[in-house]
Amino acid sequence: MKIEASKGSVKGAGRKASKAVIKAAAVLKPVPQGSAGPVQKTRKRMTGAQRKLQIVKVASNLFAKKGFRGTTTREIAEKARISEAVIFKHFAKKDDLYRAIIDSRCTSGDGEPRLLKLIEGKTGKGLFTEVASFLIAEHRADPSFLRLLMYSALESHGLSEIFIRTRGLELIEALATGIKGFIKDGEFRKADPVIAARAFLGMVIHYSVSQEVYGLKKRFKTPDKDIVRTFVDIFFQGMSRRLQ
Amino acid sequence: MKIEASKGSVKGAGRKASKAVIKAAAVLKPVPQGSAGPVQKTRKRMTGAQRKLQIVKVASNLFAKKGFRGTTTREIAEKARISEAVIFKHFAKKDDLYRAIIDSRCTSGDGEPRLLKLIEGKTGKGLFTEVASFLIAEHRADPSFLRLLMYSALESHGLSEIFIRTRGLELIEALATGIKGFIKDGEFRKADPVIAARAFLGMVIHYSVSQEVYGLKKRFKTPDKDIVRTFVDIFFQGMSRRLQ
DNA sequence: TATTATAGCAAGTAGTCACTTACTTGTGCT
DNA sequence: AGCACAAGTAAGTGACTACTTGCTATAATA
Repeated sequence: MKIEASKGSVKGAGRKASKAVIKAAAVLKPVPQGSAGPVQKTRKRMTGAQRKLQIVKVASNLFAKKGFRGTTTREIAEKARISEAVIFKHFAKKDDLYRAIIDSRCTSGDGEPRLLKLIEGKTGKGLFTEVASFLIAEHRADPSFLRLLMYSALESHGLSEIFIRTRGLELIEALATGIKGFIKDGEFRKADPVIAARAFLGMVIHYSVSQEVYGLKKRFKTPDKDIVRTFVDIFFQGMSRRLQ
Repeated sequence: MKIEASKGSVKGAGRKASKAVIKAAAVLKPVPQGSAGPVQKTRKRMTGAQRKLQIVKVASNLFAKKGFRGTTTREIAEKARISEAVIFKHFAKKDDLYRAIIDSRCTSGDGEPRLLKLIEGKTGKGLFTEVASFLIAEHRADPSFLRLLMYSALESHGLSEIFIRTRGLELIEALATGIKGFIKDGEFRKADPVIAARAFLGMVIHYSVSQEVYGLKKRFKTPDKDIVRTFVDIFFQGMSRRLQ
């Protein structure tokens, strides 16, 4: 509560007051912390690395919600409970912060890399079930990744390419390799494995996007399990060899 | 060419010059059009309705490219070769302009309404081929619709809901109705028609988004016809009844 | 305890944004 | 011609933005 109040006053006076008033205030209160009451006593000081990580995390959420252009450094600072200057101590430009976020999202252990390992040994329907379940569950648990990806593609800072390459193409290729194997084994009929992979991933990812970003989860509440089963059944039978 | 030059000078001097300079210039050239040479002679005056339409069109393209927040009224004015004030004569707020764009995109004859008529009489694979071809061709010819849709969902002005309802849900339902018929006829096996419809549309729409927005058209150049055939084959066989 | 490096902040700056005001210009009508 | 009104604009305005500057507070080390 007290923090809210202090934040409010800073917000209200700090940016709007005239120069004269500000100068006066600065002269009048050179020692504002030792006078009276337990006002903002518990200042938590972080190490540089900790703070940097926290800023990336906070900014990541905001960028996912409102996009790069829609998020202000002011807002990031407020959510992180620091001044804007601290942000610029760690990231010279707002753009650098964005770059750091994309990097961390692409290289972090959670996500497709983990998925790729998960599907390595799988065979038959299990492989596709695994992929679909994983993607849908992950996108549901944290839609911010999807949103960041979409924003970065639309706003085209050139960074979306990294995103696409590390999180999109690799997945397509991995799945295509799997499908190619199925075709060789005679389980699947002949077809372009990459197009087939894109078909399957399209079902799954567009479903996630529709649910989480376009807001269709308000209207459609079918359990994930049923969704996944239907998608996998369609794809698996659709690629099957056992008719013409 | 002459227009470019005049625009450049206006752009350069209008906003950056000091007050004194501007005042002086204004006093010095009260009659800038009748003196010498064919300089900016062809001022095209439009009627209110024409201008309004033009603004919507110009703004629509810009919003699609850079989003609502990423597009400035200044930019719109420049591309439309008018002053910003004219925009605000027609649309009290930037938001109203956005609303007008969404409205025009939702109610305009081109798009899903036309598609719904197109598929009305179709049967069998032809229906799905028609839907997929239409969507992919349209999104390729004008990706701005896709981008507007994505931006509006992400930026959440609340307007995306109209978009989704008129351009998304109607299509799902129409296709689901078709699928339900196929199931009744015994051509398709039993399955939730809405999930099946979403599976098929997911393949197609995610493909378009990947190609046009995520930039995959630089890497994958398979002809649309092959893509459509593969998608339709997978879906049609996948839903077929003729095995278990 | 004194030193020093670093975490942190208040206050500011130049530039940009959506939107306004007060004015000019062109055009159709009588 | 001359009136009246619509189309159009130059030049602002306050609010807000990314980014800076010059300073203070804190904590580990010596």
